[in-house]
Amino acid sequence: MNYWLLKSEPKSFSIKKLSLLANQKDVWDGVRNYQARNFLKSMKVDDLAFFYHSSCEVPGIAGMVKIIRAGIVDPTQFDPCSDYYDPKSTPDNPRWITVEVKLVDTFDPIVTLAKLKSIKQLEDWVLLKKGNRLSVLPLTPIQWQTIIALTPFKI
DNA sequence: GCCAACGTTGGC
DNA sequence: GCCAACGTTGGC
Repeated sequence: MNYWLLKSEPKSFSIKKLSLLANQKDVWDGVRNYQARNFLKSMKVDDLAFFYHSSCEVPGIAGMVKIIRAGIVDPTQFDPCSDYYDPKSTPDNPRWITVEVKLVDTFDPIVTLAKLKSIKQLEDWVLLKKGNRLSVLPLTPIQWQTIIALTPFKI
């Protein structure tokens, strides 16, 4: 079992929007960064991920999702009308691979970035490193448990 | 809106 | 392969 964090700007896709979709599941499309893509590629079905809201009034972890389908070819790379169209990618050798996620829980209140920064055990986590821009990143089980303890989430 | 930090592009 | 220029990210 691996643990991840997926970033999204709520004005483009929020946990609220995910919760309103049929079966509360969606393909995590649009990632166009190779390091993030490599993390997406290594995700397995049943891995868990935090859903993080960035570039918004109160950035932070808004909930939890589960990986329900792995190794999906991101369909938007072949769509000329999509913001994420990549003319250099071909169906024979697709560049952008992603996963499908399903909502597990919405955190109310969210775990704010400010709160995460205040926690000593998390200081080495990539998310909190200066200049970090990765939109898909891993957590150790310890980091995951540390954050879970701050949420109302119960198994 | 500002700005620092980073990734990508493209000329050489 | 280098590196300057540019575009993007994301917190504040």
